[in-house]
Amino acid sequence: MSAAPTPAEVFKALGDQQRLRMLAFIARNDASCCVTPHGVCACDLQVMSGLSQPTVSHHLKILCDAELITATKQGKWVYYALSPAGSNIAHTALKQLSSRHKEFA
Amino acid sequence: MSAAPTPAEVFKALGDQQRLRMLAFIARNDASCCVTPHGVCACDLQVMSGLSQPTVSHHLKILCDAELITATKQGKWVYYALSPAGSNIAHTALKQLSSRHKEFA
DNA sequence: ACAACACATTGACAAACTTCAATCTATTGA
DNA sequence: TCAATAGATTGAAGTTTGTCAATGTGTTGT
Repeated sequence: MSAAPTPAEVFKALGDQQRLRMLAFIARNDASCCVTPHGVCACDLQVMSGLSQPTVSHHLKILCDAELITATKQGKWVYYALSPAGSNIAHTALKQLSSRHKEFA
Repeated sequence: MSAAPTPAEVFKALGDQQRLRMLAFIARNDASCCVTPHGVCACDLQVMSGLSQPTVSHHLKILCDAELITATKQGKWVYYALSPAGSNIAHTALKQLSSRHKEFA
């Protein structure tokens, strides 16, 4: 579970409308209930998305596995924040593509 | 059908190992059978990927719909080449996410 | 006209994905 | 200790995706 994500895995994690909305929300960091300097809690994402709690948890796991976000548990809450790792992989893959060289995966 | 692709659609098109390999091959533009300055033909991608012809055609359609590649028909052949449009959408979406946080990227 | 070729489309099927209800785990507060 | 809360996990239903065999469409060469 802790293996580095492949470019395809990162892009697949980004290839869902709900997860893109969650990422944008986490990036904005303007939650209303549990926001801290450390990130946004899952309950805010549940309210924002209108999805059920298990579905939100599922999407957050996919984003975590793709290393697009990080999860930090503090007491009852888990705070999510953007992680540079995943999007760096995506950026690199796109750059290699447009530069017309290199192996892609 | 021919509407501009959404970021989620572009990322979804990028979220498959076979399609990433095809994109890399098209980007390298070093086909062996039908290569021209205009691009790479589908038969080269079929040999490279080891997939069936209908499957290759299916993946190429997805990449075209995402505007990641262009298709140019010349006689019997259809030449595929990289298109900047799709990857620009992906780049922009990633940049909008990362620009929210200084420590990001 | 006819056969061969390049590619697209259709139909079918298994695997993967999205989603929610029910349940489980861990933490907090009384 | 007990009840409430935040979140993860499991199980199941419905949808989407990846793949190939069969077939269709358009082009080239004989």
